[in-house]
Amino acid sequence: MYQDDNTYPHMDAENIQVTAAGNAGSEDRRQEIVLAAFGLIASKGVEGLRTRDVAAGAGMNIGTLYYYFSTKEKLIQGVVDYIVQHIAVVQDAGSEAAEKTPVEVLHQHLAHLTRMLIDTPEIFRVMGELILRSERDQAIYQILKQADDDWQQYLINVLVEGINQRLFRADLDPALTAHAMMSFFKGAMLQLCLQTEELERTVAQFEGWLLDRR
Amino acid sequence: MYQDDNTYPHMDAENIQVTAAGNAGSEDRRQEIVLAAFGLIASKGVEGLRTRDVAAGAGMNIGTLYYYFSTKEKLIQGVVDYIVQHIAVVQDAGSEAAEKTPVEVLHQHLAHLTRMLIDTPEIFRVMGELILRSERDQAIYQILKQADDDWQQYLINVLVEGINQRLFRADLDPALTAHAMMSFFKGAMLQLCLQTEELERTVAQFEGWLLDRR
Amino acid sequence: MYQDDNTYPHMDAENIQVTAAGNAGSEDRRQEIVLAAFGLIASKGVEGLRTRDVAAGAGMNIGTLYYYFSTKEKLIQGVVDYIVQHIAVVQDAGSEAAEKTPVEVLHQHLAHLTRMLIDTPEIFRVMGELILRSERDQAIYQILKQADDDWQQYLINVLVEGINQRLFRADLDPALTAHAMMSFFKGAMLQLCLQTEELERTVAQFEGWLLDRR
Amino acid sequence: MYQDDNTYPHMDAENIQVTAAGNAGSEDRRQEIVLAAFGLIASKGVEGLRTRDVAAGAGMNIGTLYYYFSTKEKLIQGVVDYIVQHIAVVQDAGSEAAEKTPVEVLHQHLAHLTRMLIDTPEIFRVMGELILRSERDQAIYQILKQADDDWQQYLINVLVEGINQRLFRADLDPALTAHAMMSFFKGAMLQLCLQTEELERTVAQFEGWLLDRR
DNA sequence: TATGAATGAGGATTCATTCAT
DNA sequence: TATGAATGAATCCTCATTCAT
Repeated sequence: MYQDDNTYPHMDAENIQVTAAGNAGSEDRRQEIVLAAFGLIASKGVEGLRTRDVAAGAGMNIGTLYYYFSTKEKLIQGVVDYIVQHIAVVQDAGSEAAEKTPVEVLHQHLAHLTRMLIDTPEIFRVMGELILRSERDQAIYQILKQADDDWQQYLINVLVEGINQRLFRADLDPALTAHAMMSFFKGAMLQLCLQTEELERTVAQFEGWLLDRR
Repeated sequence: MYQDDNTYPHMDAENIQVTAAGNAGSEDRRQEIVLAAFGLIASKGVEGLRTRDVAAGAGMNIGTLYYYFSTKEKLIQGVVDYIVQHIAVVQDAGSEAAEKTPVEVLHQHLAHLTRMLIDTPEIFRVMGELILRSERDQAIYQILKQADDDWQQYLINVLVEGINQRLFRADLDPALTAHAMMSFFKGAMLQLCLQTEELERTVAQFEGWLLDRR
Repeated sequence: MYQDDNTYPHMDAENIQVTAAGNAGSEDRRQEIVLAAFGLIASKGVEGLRTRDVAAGAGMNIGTLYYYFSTKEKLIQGVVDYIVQHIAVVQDAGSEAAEKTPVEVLHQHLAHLTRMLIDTPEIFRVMGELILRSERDQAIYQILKQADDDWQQYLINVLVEGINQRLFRADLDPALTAHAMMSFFKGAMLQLCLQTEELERTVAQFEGWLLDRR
Repeated sequence: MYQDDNTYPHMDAENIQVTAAGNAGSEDRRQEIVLAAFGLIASKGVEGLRTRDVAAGAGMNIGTLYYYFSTKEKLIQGVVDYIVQHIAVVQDAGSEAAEKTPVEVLHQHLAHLTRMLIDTPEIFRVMGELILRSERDQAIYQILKQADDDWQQYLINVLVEGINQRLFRADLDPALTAHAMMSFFKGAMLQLCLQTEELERTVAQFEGWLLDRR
């Protein structure tokens, strides 16, 4: 019996124990494979991804890999899932501290993204590869679209809250601003040579524009 | 004998007209090939690019294609060249009208890019593919980096001029702002679903932030 | 994973029997391929060797061939190995009978070579192809040089022994004589039309020159 | 009108002028091509011979090459012709000095070959390539066979003369000895590492065996 | 004679995927 | 679950040769 087809979707924290009993090892194995695939995409692009290399990277036989992912396509989707969840962590982290002002929340969010962009650019590079690929792969598109919508909604919420609290400019269009920020970050990963300081200051200037200055 | 290297030694500046007659066909042929390749990359990605398809698309034999581009790599570089020149036209066009104010020049530039993004998104999609690829291909990187530097310089010049004329805010950092705009546009092409109006309004809001409002 | 390199790490001296069971088939498969390649070289030359034909000759898929020999080059080296070992058998056979006189040993050796030259000229023809190729292929050169050195040493040993026993002429230079014999046999395979009797008598006359006649 | 098909065979000294008027340049052109081809075979083998490279080496267009040699095959035959004539010079040179003893004539002949083997091993290497190829190419076989027969006859004549003059051993079989010498030299070119001195001394020892020592 | 563009069959190699064990 | 041998379609590229000019 094969194991892909996304039959192991996002396990909620509550029922991990239940399934863990029978499939913890199995799920680990999948993780190893996905991680190996991720690393290869980061260094060689989706174009240079070879199932054999993935298997080797995960320390297993090619046949075994196909036991876990019946198709290369499915494997790539696995990577997409992995990345989406990895970046989605942001929002969760932000929601913990509810007592912060929207300005602080947004700043922290942008700072976090900036840090990732600098510290682990692979994630964004792989993300870029996958976004491009999503144009020709419905399954990937679905996942990314959902993540994108979630992100946008998160930004809009913060912005609206900030505007209501008169912290952000009153004439700010939340949707468009969210849109601008998302584009900016997606574009930042396509920047040919990314310099830490430049990026941070650009973001800072950007944040400045948003503030209500009267 | 072969025709890659992107160099046409026979064409000295002085006798372009003379030899152009003889090489015009040759150059046309290369163009046809590049266009066919461009179209295929747009629809299937660099990953899905097949030399045979390119040859077929250009209505020629596979051997003939290799007569013009000795390598798939070289062909892709040809596409990069094509795109870069295609987008670079913008600056030239802008420089014609010297009597416009920097605000108008910038607006026109951004409007032009916006239009392209909406009308011919393929160009940007292919651009995205190639930027990603440039990470692993020095030759492509060189070309794109040059184009990028040129673009940035152009933006900085316009911004500095505008600041000096007190049209843009005095606290604007030209380099960072140029950087922000470039990232924004690169990111816009990675936007999963791009809506015309949304894009235009986002750009407009962006332009608004730059103005000196006293 | 792949099987070239001519190394079989799993086969330690101690557990050859054990693993041999598992790898015997694998080794057989390689043999089949090498034999098919040998046959093709014999009839069409290295120049006319096509991996597809080899695969077909070995009754397997082209992909399978590449599973065993990751490169045409490696395959050719496999053929070199095969031939070298095949001819090297001579010396071993000779060492069995220690009670023979050097004259007899040498005679038997030369007779053996003569027989092979007549009965299985393909081996020598292929050998010739490979020697010529060794000029441009280090890997092949290494193998052939080793075999050549071994052969020369063997001849020298026999000659020295024979001289000491006063069976061969005292003024014989062992190294040069070995050299002469080796060149003669290599040249014999390049002879345009080789006649059995002529060859045998030439060898006989040659042997006569070596004897101590007082 | 094409020019191959061996329609320009060995022009005798006498009628060179006649044909030279109309075709000297043409013949030169063919020579250049053949020389270029020879050089390429020497360095890359017949296997590595590419008509394009030959044309480039001869400083001409590929189309032009095909004007002179309508086929790669024909071109190779041209090289065979060239080599055969080049080595055949030996005999002519020997026939000039008729007053020498057969021993001296043979010595000179062998010395000449030895020198060539050392000074211009390419010639022999190419010869080897071509001999091997002759197995599968009737046209080449014909040419080489003729040259070989001529060479053998020359050697036999010298040997017979020497035996009659009691300079060579009476029990020498001229045909077999000629055979031995020819094989030796052909084999010498297949020697993996040829050392000048070793070769000369081997030949000297060989010559010694032939002498009548009473 | 000379040029160089065009042809297309063919060749080495790759790689996702399957299957028997 | 795990292994590794097997498959074969697909891919990039080569090269002898032709042909219009």
